[in-house]
Amino acid sequence: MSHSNESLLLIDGHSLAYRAFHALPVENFSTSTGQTTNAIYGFISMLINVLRDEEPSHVAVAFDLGRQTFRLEEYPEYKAGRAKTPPEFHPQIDLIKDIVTAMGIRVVTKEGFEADDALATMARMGTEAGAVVEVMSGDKDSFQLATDKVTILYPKRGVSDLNRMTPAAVEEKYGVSPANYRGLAALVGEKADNLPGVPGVGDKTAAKWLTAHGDLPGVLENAESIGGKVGEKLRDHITEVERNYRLNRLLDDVDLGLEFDDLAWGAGDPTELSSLFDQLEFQALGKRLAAIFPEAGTESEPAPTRETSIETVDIDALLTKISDHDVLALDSDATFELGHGQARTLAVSAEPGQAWVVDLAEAGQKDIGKLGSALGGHSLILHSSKLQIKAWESMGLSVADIAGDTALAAYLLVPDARSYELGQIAADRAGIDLSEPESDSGQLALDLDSDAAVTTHGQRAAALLEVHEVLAKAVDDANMTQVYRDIELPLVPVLARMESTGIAVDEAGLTNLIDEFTKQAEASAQEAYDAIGHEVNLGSPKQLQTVLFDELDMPKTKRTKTGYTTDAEALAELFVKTEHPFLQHLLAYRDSTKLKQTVVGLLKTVADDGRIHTTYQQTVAATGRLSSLDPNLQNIPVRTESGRRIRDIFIADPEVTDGTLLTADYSQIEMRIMAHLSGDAALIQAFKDGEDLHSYVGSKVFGVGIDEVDSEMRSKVKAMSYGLVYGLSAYGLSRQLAIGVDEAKGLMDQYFERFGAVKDYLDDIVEQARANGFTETIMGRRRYLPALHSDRRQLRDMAERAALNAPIQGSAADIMKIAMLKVADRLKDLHSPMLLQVHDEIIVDVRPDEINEVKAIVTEEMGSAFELDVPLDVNVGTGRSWHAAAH
DNA sequence: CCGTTAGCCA
DNA sequence: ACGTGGCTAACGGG
Ligand SMILES: Nc1ccn([C@H]2C[C@H](O)[C@@H](COP(=O)(O)OP(=O)(O)OP(=O)(O)O)O2)c(=O)n1
Ligand SMILES: [Mg+2]
Ligand SMILES: [Mn+2]
Repeated sequence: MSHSNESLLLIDGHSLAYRAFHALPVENFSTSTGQTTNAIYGFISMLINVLRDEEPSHVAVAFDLGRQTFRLEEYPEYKAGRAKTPPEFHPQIDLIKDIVTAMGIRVVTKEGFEADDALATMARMGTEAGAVVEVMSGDKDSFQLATDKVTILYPKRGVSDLNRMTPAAVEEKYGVSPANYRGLAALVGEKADNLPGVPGVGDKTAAKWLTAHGDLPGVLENAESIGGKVGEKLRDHITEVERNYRLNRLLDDVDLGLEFDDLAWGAGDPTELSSLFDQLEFQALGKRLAAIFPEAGTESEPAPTRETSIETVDIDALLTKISDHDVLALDSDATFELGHGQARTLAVSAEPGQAWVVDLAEAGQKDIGKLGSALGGHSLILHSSKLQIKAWESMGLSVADIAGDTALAAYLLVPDARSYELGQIAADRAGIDLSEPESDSGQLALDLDSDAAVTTHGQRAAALLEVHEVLAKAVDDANMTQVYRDIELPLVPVLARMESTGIAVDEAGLTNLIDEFTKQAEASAQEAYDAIGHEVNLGSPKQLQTVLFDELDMPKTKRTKTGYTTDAEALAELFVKTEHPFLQHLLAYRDSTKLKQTVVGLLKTVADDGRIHTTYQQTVAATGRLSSLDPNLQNIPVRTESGRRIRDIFIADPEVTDGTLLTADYSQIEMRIMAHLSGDAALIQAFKDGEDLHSYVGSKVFGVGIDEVDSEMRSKVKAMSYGLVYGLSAYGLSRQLAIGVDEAKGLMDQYFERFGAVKDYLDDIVEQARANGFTETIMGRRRYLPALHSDRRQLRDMAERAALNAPIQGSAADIMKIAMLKVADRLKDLHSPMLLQVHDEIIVDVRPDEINEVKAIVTEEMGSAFELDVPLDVNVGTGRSWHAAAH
């Protein structure tokens, strides 16, 4: 095999990216999501230029891997004393590797060696294969590699101009041959590597000695004969020089596990490359690249609106048509309210731009059943799949598995977006226009109009495959495929089942509570009126301000946008100052009306099966938590006695004799995650010893024994602890605990002193987030925080606090979701359905004969959902009601 | 109808 | 301006 016309370009990725990083201002290079791109831009720009100019047949980019090199082992101070690499740098290296790979260029790394050693090895391989070799490196040590076959391309300043260092050029610049360059560097020393040489010896002197004595060993042998002060210095520093000489030799025999032919410049992955450039918002660079790399388009052009083929068919025909397709996209006019779902127009697409539509309302149950079985053999792509499958289930169409959900995928990519409507996603991500056609009357066509429904859902289904492909690719690029496929998608049917099951309530109990709370509210209102001598709308903060600050002349409270606050905290403070009875009655009125409103709200949502069916939102909370609405069952009162009476009306299925509710709540969940992520030794040990941190901190704060911390105190301390780790200020703490700012400051200092690594970890999260543009949970779920780079202080501070919280709250959400999947799986063949999730708690309706088994399942599966450096502990209780179970 | 205020939960 | 993440209800200006 002959390689006579071949040329090999070898690049030191690390040193050049590092130069680019310092040459280009960070502030000018960041994307809208906050990803810093200066090193990427500078490096890729330089790479494109050199590829254009040199037109190599073979290319490789080498990166350092790991810190431990043989050099560091010999000399622990190697490269010590360097300014710490800014956190914005390393994440860019990973992206550079991705781009380089997508350009068809081999990325080479080798554990324990520096990029330079890999370059030296490949240069030797290239020479032996008969190729012309060029080595681009920002490290002068590479000069030793120059031969008549190997040229070093050394960037002058910044990253734009390259010096071509041939043997002659090295000779001219340093007065020594490339072979002697090592000796020269050893004598002079290399500050960047923390390798001091002989003091007072520069390039000139070193070159003179090397020329006189042939090479460095020659110089050292003849050290005695060198006169003057410098000669003396040389003799004093022989050990250092010898060490430098050993360390600056580049190894050309590293086992890289590749051959010369593996370095051939390949076709790469133009689609991936475009997507990376889009992601990094490199436009001009994309065009420059296109000149030498024609396949890589610069923009993902919106697809031209093409005709969609929509065909109305009956179920039999549909079954025939879908039979030879694996993947199907479906959409329908699904609705679900108060425990009842409906879907009439169902569209099925097997190829982009095409859909068949069936009318489920006209189909017989038998056909629908056949369709359900048939769909079980396909991978199904949906949008907002939970709503869809619930509605279909109501129509007798059962779907057990979801292979893709465009809303969920879009959520993972941008978890704090305002909405994930298919029309918006399709337009943004795939350039597909799904805007509704207007009817004659000029109004948007309604789904009732069945022709319009056919078109609408036909088009949506026809777009789904394409939209999903783009989203799934982006999810994969962000390393979130596991979160997507192993957590979010399988969770959909689990949540759907929980919602459809609902939780039983004691309706009579609810009505009684309303009566009671209404009477209390009326009494308090009357007393409040009596205290000021007239009636006023106690629910109107505006009218209250008139009473408090104009009529009663009370001191002004904290400002709000529209006036002065009348919140409970402010009213309590005013009461301390004025002791005016109106305030007490107003506070009591607020309490009673709030409780009453809560119960009224719940009663309104009781379905005709006597149960409440909440809806879990899987794409709302930016951290990865679920939320619950219509009604929200994640904020049922618990902190006051009256509140717990509301919890008491959530009961086990009354149709099951002696049924029991079981609640399982993770113990101190986010504190455990904090211990794990921060690695704080004291915190980890505390959890391993089974300590209760909230009680421990409570005992310190209230100055009592751990066992004397009652549940009310513990609950206060819980709020304080989480407040502190998530960015509560001394001022905020002083208000929360109604103490002085100084006292609050003292508590804060004590807290963070006790858990030292926590503070460091929190600082680190923010720094990492600033560099990466996002935070990450233990499962790799991301939250992008571009506001970390905002020049508006308030926005920036808010983003910093969100960055503190997101990895921890989000990791807790990951763990709970995994636990739910495992619990649901093991409850599958039992008769004890999971009903609710309250962030770190699940509620199960247990059939009496299954109680021990369910307890064991929940404890095991929640406890083993994810292995942290601390144990996961779960508090489990049972009882006739939610309240009783939690006791 | 929507922004604001208040208050409930994790 | 000074824990984060949610949802609901009432008020009142438009
Ligand atoms: N004021 C609060 C209360 C809770 N949480 C978060 C952190 C908690 O870990 C999680 C679950 O709330 P819990 O009330 O269950 O609190 P813990 O799990 O920490 O404590 P416990 O052992 O009482 O369950 O919600 C929070 O951020 N701020
Ligand atoms: Mg809890
Ligand atoms: Mn808990």
